[in-house]
Amino acid sequence: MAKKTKAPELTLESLLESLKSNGLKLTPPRKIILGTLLKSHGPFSAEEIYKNFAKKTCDLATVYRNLTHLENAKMIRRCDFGDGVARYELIHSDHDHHHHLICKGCKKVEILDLCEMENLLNLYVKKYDFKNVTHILELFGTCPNCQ
Amino acid sequence: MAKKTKAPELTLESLLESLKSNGLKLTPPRKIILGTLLKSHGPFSAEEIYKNFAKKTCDLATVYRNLTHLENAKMIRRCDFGDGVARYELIHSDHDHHHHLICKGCKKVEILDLCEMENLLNLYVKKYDFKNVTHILELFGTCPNCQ
DNA sequence: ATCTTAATGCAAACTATTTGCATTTGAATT
DNA sequence: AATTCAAATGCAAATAGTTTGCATTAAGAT
Repeated sequence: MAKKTKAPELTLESLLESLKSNGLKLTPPRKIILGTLLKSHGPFSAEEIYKNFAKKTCDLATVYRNLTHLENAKMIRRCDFGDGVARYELIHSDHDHHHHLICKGCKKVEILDLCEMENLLNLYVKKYDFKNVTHILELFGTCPNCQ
Repeated sequence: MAKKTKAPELTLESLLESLKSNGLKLTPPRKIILGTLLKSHGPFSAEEIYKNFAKKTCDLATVYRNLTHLENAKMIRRCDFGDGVARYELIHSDHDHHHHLICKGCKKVEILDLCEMENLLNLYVKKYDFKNVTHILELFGTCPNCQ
Protein backbone atom coordinates (compact mmCIF):
# COMPACT_ATOMS: atom_id res chain seq x y z
CA MET A 1 0.00 0.00 0.00
CA ALA A 2 2.73 2.45 0.90
CA LYS A 3 4.69 3.78 -2.04
CA LYS A 4 8.16 2.27 -2.31
CA THR A 5 9.57 5.42 -3.83
CA LYS A 6 11.47 7.12 -1.04
CA ALA A 7 10.12 10.57 -0.27
CA PRO A 8 12.52 13.08 -1.86
CA GLU A 9 13.86 14.88 1.17
CA LEU A 10 12.77 18.49 1.32
CA THR A 11 15.67 20.88 1.85
CA LEU A 12 16.05 24.60 1.76
CA GLU A 13 17.89 24.17 -1.53
CA SER A 14 15.12 22.09 -3.07
CA LEU A 15 12.61 24.65 -1.88
CA LEU A 16 14.51 27.50 -3.44
CA GLU A 17 14.62 25.42 -6.62
CA SER A 18 10.84 25.10 -6.46
CA LEU A 19 10.59 28.84 -6.23
CA LYS A 20 12.43 29.13 -9.48
CA SER A 21 10.38 26.49 -11.26
CA ASN A 22 7.27 28.35 -10.20
CA GLY A 23 8.54 31.57 -11.66
CA LEU A 24 9.02 33.11 -8.22
CA LYS A 25 12.10 35.14 -7.51
CA LEU A 26 14.45 34.18 -4.77
CA THR A 27 14.22 37.05 -2.30
CA PRO A 28 15.46 37.37 1.28
CA PRO A 29 11.97 37.27 2.82
CA ARG A 30 11.19 34.10 0.91
CA LYS A 31 14.33 32.44 2.14
CA ILE A 32 13.43 33.18 5.73
CA ILE A 33 9.82 32.10 5.33
CA LEU A 34 10.75 28.78 3.77
CA GLY A 35 13.54 28.29 6.28
CA THR A 36 11.10 28.85 9.12
CA LEU A 37 8.58 26.40 7.75
CA LEU A 38 11.33 23.87 7.24
CA LYS A 39 12.69 24.20 10.76
CA SER A 40 9.60 22.87 12.52
CA HIS A 41 6.43 21.28 11.31
CA GLY A 42 3.57 22.84 13.19
CA PRO A 43 1.55 25.03 10.86
CA PHE A 44 2.49 28.65 11.51
CA SER A 45 0.56 31.88 11.17
CA ALA A 46 1.90 34.87 9.26
CA GLU A 47 2.60 36.57 12.59
CA GLU A 48 4.51 33.60 13.91
CA ILE A 49 6.64 33.43 10.82
CA TYR A 50 7.16 37.16 10.89
CA LYS A 51 8.33 37.08 14.51
CA ASN A 52 10.97 34.62 13.40
CA PHE A 53 12.72 37.30 11.34
CA ALA A 54 15.90 38.11 13.25
CA LYS A 55 15.82 41.80 12.42
CA LYS A 56 12.37 42.74 11.20
CA THR A 57 13.81 42.87 7.73
CA CYS A 58 10.57 42.75 5.86
CA ASP A 59 7.05 43.94 6.25
CA LEU A 60 4.28 41.76 7.59
CA ALA A 61 2.37 42.47 4.39
CA THR A 62 5.21 40.85 2.49
CA VAL A 63 4.84 37.73 4.58
CA TYR A 64 1.14 37.61 3.79
CA ARG A 65 1.74 38.14 0.10
CA ASN A 66 4.36 35.44 -0.02
CA LEU A 67 2.26 32.94 1.84
CA THR A 68 -0.41 33.44 -0.77
CA HIS A 69 2.11 32.96 -3.56
CA LEU A 70 3.57 29.85 -2.01
CA GLU A 71 0.11 28.44 -1.52
CA ASN A 72 -0.77 29.05 -5.16
CA ALA A 73 2.46 27.35 -6.13
CA LYS A 74 1.31 24.40 -4.03
CA MET A 75 4.48 24.59 -1.98
CA ILE A 76 2.59 25.19 1.26
CA ARG A 77 -0.82 24.29 2.56
CA ARG A 78 -3.19 26.46 4.54
CA CYS A 79 -4.62 24.96 7.71
CA ASP A 80 -7.73 26.11 9.48
CA PHE A 81 -7.96 25.67 13.23
CA GLY A 82 -11.25 27.51 13.38
CA ASP A 83 -9.87 30.44 15.34
CA GLY A 84 -9.79 33.00 12.58
CA VAL A 85 -6.06 32.66 11.96
CA ALA A 86 -4.60 31.09 8.83
CA ARG A 87 -1.67 28.78 9.40
CA TYR A 88 0.64 27.27 6.83
CA GLU A 89 2.91 24.26 6.55
CA LEU A 90 5.16 22.85 3.86
CA ILE A 91 3.79 20.29 1.45
CA HIS A 92 6.39 17.55 1.41
CA SER A 93 4.99 15.61 -1.50
CA ASP A 94 1.91 15.22 -3.64
CA HIS A 95 0.49 12.61 -1.34
CA ASP A 96 1.35 14.08 2.02
CA HIS A 97 -2.22 14.83 2.99
CA HIS A 98 -2.76 14.78 6.73
CA HIS A 99 -4.59 16.38 9.62
CA HIS A 100 -3.77 17.62 13.09
CA LEU A 101 -4.69 16.86 16.64
CA ILE A 102 -4.13 20.06 18.57
CA CYS A 103 -3.92 20.38 22.33
CA LYS A 104 -6.17 23.18 23.54
CA GLY A 105 -3.80 23.64 26.45
CA CYS A 106 -0.22 23.77 25.23
CA LYS A 107 -1.09 23.96 21.51
CA LYS A 108 1.08 20.95 20.80
CA VAL A 109 0.28 19.51 17.39
CA GLU A 110 0.18 15.81 16.56
CA ILE A 111 0.21 14.79 12.93
CA LEU A 112 -2.58 12.44 11.92
CA ASP A 113 -2.59 10.26 8.86
CA LEU A 114 -6.25 9.53 8.26
CA CYS A 115 -5.90 8.34 4.73
CA GLU A 116 -7.99 5.21 5.15
CA MET A 117 -10.70 7.01 6.95
CA GLU A 118 -10.88 9.49 4.16
CA ASN A 119 -11.55 6.78 1.64
CA LEU A 120 -14.57 5.94 3.75
CA LEU A 121 -15.52 9.58 3.79
CA ASN A 122 -15.47 9.66 0.01
CA LEU A 123 -17.73 6.65 -0.09
CA TYR A 124 -20.24 8.33 2.19
CA VAL A 125 -20.31 11.38 0.06
CA LYS A 126 -20.49 9.67 -3.31
CA LYS A 127 -24.27 9.71 -3.47
CA TYR A 128 -24.39 13.48 -3.58
CA ASP A 129 -22.53 13.54 -6.89
CA PHE A 130 -20.38 16.48 -5.90
CA LYS A 131 -17.19 16.99 -7.90
CA ASN A 132 -13.76 17.87 -6.59
CA VAL A 133 -14.66 17.20 -3.02
CA THR A 134 -12.20 18.54 -0.48
CA HIS A 135 -12.52 18.92 3.24
CA ILE A 136 -11.17 20.53 6.34
CA LEU A 137 -10.69 18.26 9.30
CA GLU A 138 -8.88 19.20 12.45
CA LEU A 139 -9.13 17.65 15.88
CA PHE A 140 -8.80 19.31 19.26
CA GLY A 141 -8.41 17.99 22.76
CA THR A 142 -6.28 18.03 25.86
CA CYS A 143 -2.97 16.24 25.67
CA PRO A 144 -1.72 13.91 28.42
CA ASN A 145 0.56 16.60 29.81
CA CYS A 146 -2.16 19.20 30.12
CA GLN A 147 -4.82 16.98 31.64
CA MET B 1 -28.56 1.65 16.91
CA ALA B 2 -30.84 4.63 16.39
CA LYS B 3 -32.55 5.88 19.51
CA LYS B 4 -36.22 4.91 19.65
CA THR B 5 -37.13 8.06 21.54
CA LYS B 6 -38.71 10.38 19.03
CA ALA B 7 -36.83 13.66 18.63
CA PRO B 8 -38.80 16.31 20.54
CA GLU B 9 -39.79 18.71 17.79
CA LEU B 10 -38.08 22.07 18.03
CA THR B 11 -40.52 24.97 17.85
CA LEU B 12 -40.22 28.69 18.42
CA GLU B 13 -42.11 28.16 21.66
CA SER B 14 -39.77 25.46 22.88
CA LEU B 15 -36.82 27.65 21.96
CA LEU B 16 -38.19 30.59 23.91
CA GLU B 17 -38.68 28.18 26.80
CA SER B 18 -35.02 27.21 26.53
CA LEU B 19 -34.08 30.86 26.74
CA LYS B 20 -35.86 31.07 30.07
CA SER B 21 -34.32 27.89 31.44
CA ASN B 22 -30.92 29.30 30.56
CA GLY B 23 -31.58 32.49 32.43
CA LEU B 24 -31.79 34.50 29.24
CA LYS B 25 -34.46 37.13 28.85
CA LEU B 26 -36.93 36.92 26.04
CA THR B 27 -36.21 39.99 23.94
CA PRO B 28 -37.37 40.97 20.46
CA PRO B 29 -33.95 40.45 18.83
CA ARG B 30 -33.73 36.98 20.32
CA LYS B 31 -37.13 36.05 18.98
CA ILE B 32 -36.11 37.06 15.48
CA ILE B 33 -32.75 35.32 15.66
CA LEU B 34 -34.25 32.06 16.81
CA GLY B 35 -37.09 32.38 14.34
CA THR B 36 -34.59 32.85 11.53
CA LEU B 37 -32.54 29.84 12.53
CA LEU B 38 -35.70 27.78 12.79
CA LYS B 39 -36.95 28.80 9.35
CA SER B 40 -34.18 27.15 7.38
CA HIS B 41 -31.32 24.92 8.31
CA GLY B 42 -28.23 26.19 6.60
CA PRO B 43 -25.85 27.66 9.12
CA PHE B 44 -26.12 31.43 8.97
CA SER B 45 -23.67 34.20 9.65
CA ALA B 46 -24.43 37.12 11.93
CA GLU B 47 -24.81 39.32 8.86
CA GLU B 48 -27.25 36.93 7.23
CA ILE B 49 -29.37 36.76 10.33
CA TYR B 50 -29.20 40.51 10.72
CA LYS B 51 -30.38 41.07 7.15
CA ASN B 52 -33.42 38.99 8.01
CA PHE B 53 -34.65 41.66 10.42
CA ALA B 54 -37.66 43.23 8.71
CA LYS B 55 -36.93 46.74 9.97
CA LYS B 56 -33.38 46.89 11.21
CA THR B 57 -34.76 46.82 14.71
CA CYS B 58 -31.59 45.94 16.46
CA ASP B 59 -27.91 46.54 16.14
CA LEU B 60 -25.55 44.07 14.48
CA ALA B 61 -23.56 44.04 17.71
CA THR B 62 -26.65 42.73 19.46
CA VAL B 63 -26.84 39.86 17.01
CA TYR B 64 -23.22 38.98 17.70
CA ARG B 65 -23.74 39.17 21.43
CA ASN B 66 -26.80 36.98 21.27
CA LEU B 67 -25.17 34.39 19.07
CA THR B 68 -22.45 34.09 21.68
CA HIS B 69 -25.03 33.72 24.44
CA LEU B 70 -27.02 31.14 22.55
CA GLU B 71 -23.87 29.20 21.82
CA ASN B 72 -22.89 29.20 25.48
CA ALA B 73 -26.38 27.99 26.31
CA LYS B 74 -25.79 25.16 23.85
CA MET B 75 -28.86 26.15 21.89
CA ILE B 76 -26.89 26.80 18.72
CA ARG B 77 -23.68 25.49 17.26
CA ARG B 78 -20.95 27.43 15.53
CA CYS B 79 -19.80 26.10 12.16
CA ASP B 80 -16.54 26.89 10.48
CA PHE B 81 -16.38 26.87 6.70
CA GLY B 82 -12.80 28.10 6.71
CA ASP B 83 -13.62 31.45 5.16
CA GLY B 84 -13.26 33.62 8.22
CA VAL B 85 -17.00 33.87 8.82
CA ALA B 86 -18.72 32.25 11.77
CA ARG B 87 -22.01 30.57 10.99
CA TYR B 88 -24.57 29.20 13.39
CA GLU B 89 -27.34 26.64 13.36
CA LEU B 90 -29.81 25.31 15.89
CA ILE B 91 -28.94 22.26 17.94
CA HIS B 92 -31.98 20.05 17.66
CA SER B 93 -31.00 17.54 20.29
CA ASP B 94 -28.05 16.32 22.30
CA HIS B 95 -27.15 13.82 19.65
CA ASP B 96 -27.70 15.85 16.53
CA HIS B 97 -24.07 16.03 15.57
CA HIS B 98 -23.50 16.37 11.85
CA HIS B 99 -21.39 17.96 9.15
CA HIS B 100 -21.93 19.76 5.88
CA LEU B 101 -21.13 19.30 2.25
CA ILE B 102 -21.07 22.77 0.77
CA CYS B 103 -21.18 23.59 -2.92
CA LYS B 104 -18.46 26.06 -3.80
CA GLY B 105 -20.66 27.32 -6.60
CA CYS B 106 -24.16 27.95 -5.31
CA LYS B 107 -23.32 27.49 -1.62
CA LYS B 108 -26.00 24.87 -1.26
CA VAL B 109 -25.52 22.88 1.92
CA GLU B 110 -26.12 19.16 2.27
CA ILE B 111 -26.37 17.71 5.76
CA LEU B 112 -24.05 14.79 6.41
CA ASP B 113 -24.48 12.27 9.16
CA LEU B 114 -21.02 10.82 9.58
CA CYS B 115 -21.62 9.28 12.94
CA GLU B 116 -20.13 5.87 12.11
CA MET B 117 -17.11 7.38 10.50
CA GLU B 118 -16.52 9.40 13.59
CA ASN B 119 -16.38 6.32 15.72
CA LEU B 120 -13.56 5.23 13.50
CA LEU B 121 -11.96 8.62 13.91
CA ASN B 122 -12.04 8.22 17.66
CA LEU B 123 -10.37 4.85 17.35
CA TYR B 124 -7.56 6.32 15.28
CA VAL B 125 -6.95 9.01 17.80
CA LYS B 126 -7.16 6.89 20.93
CA LYS B 127 -3.44 6.21 21.07
CA TYR B 128 -2.62 9.86 21.66
CA ASP B 129 -4.49 9.85 24.97
CA PHE B 130 -6.05 13.22 24.37
CA LYS B 131 -9.12 14.02 26.47
CA ASN B 132 -12.31 15.71 25.29
CA VAL B 133 -11.50 15.32 21.66
CA THR B 134 -13.65 17.39 19.36
CA HIS B 135 -13.23 18.19 15.70
CA ILE B 136 -14.21 20.39 12.85
CA LEU B 137 -15.05 18.63 9.62
CA GLU B 138 -16.63 20.29 6.64
CA LEU B 139 -16.63 19.17 3.04
CA PHE B 140 -16.62 21.27 -0.09
CA GLY B 141 -17.21 20.50 -3.71
CA THR B 142 -19.26 21.32 -6.75
CA CYS B 143 -22.85 20.16 -6.75
CA PRO B 144 -24.47 18.46 -9.76
CA ASN B 145 -26.21 21.68 -10.75
CA CYS B 146 -23.07 23.74 -10.76
CA GLN B 147 -20.86 21.29 -12.59
C1' DA C 1 -45.45 49.88 40.76
C1' DT C 2 -40.76 49.29 41.81
C1' DC C 3 -36.34 47.59 41.36
C1' DT C 4 -32.25 45.19 39.66
C1' DT C 5 -29.76 43.36 36.34
C1' DA C 6 -29.43 41.83 31.92
C1' DA C 7 -29.90 43.54 27.23
C1' DT C 8 -29.42 47.07 23.91
C1' DG C 9 -27.70 51.03 20.83
C1' DC C 10 -24.06 53.44 19.28
C1' DA C 11 -19.55 54.41 18.43
C1' DA C 12 -15.05 53.19 18.78
C1' DA C 13 -11.59 49.59 19.09
C1' DC C 14 -9.51 45.45 17.57
C1' DT C 15 -7.54 41.51 14.81
C1' DA C 16 -6.31 39.37 10.80
C1' DT C 17 -5.68 40.35 6.30
C1' DT C 18 -5.59 42.95 1.89
C1' DT C 19 -4.54 46.67 -1.25
C1' DG C 20 -2.67 50.97 -3.71
C1' DC C 21 1.22 53.10 -5.02
C1' DA C 22 5.80 54.58 -5.27
C1' DT C 23 10.31 52.45 -4.94
C1' DT C 24 13.58 48.74 -5.11
C1' DT C 25 15.64 44.61 -6.76
C1' DG C 26 16.26 39.79 -8.84
C1' DA C 27 17.54 37.87 -12.80
C1' DA C 28 17.26 37.79 -17.81
C1' DT C 29 19.51 40.22 -21.58
C1' DT C 30 22.64 42.83 -23.79
C1' DA D 1 29.50 44.62 -16.11
C1' DA D 2 25.65 47.64 -17.39
C1' DT D 3 20.81 47.74 -18.82
C1' DT D 4 16.21 46.55 -18.38
C1' DC D 5 11.68 45.35 -16.66
C1' DA D 6 8.47 42.83 -14.38
C1' DA D 7 8.10 41.13 -9.99
C1' DA D 8 8.70 42.04 -5.11
C1' DT D 9 8.79 45.15 -1.37
C1' DG D 10 7.73 48.94 2.18
C1' DC D 11 4.60 51.76 3.98
C1' DA D 12 0.31 53.44 4.96
C1' DA D 13 -4.33 53.11 4.51
C1' DA D 14 -8.39 50.22 3.74
C1' DT D 15 -11.19 46.30 4.65
C1' DA D 16 -13.98 42.52 6.93
C1' DG D 17 -15.54 40.37 10.72
C1' DT D 18 -16.08 40.77 15.35
C1' DT D 19 -15.68 42.73 20.09
C1' DT D 20 -16.03 46.18 23.71
C1' DG D 21 -17.08 50.42 26.72
C1' DC D 22 -20.53 53.01 28.35
C1' DA D 23 -24.74 55.26 28.96
C1' DT D 24 -29.63 54.00 28.39
C1' DT D 25 -33.56 50.89 28.29
C1' DA D 26 -36.51 47.24 29.40
C1' DA D 27 -37.55 42.16 31.05
C1' DG D 28 -39.31 40.02 34.66
C1' DA D 29 -38.78 39.20 39.72
C1' DT D 30 -40.42 41.36 44.04
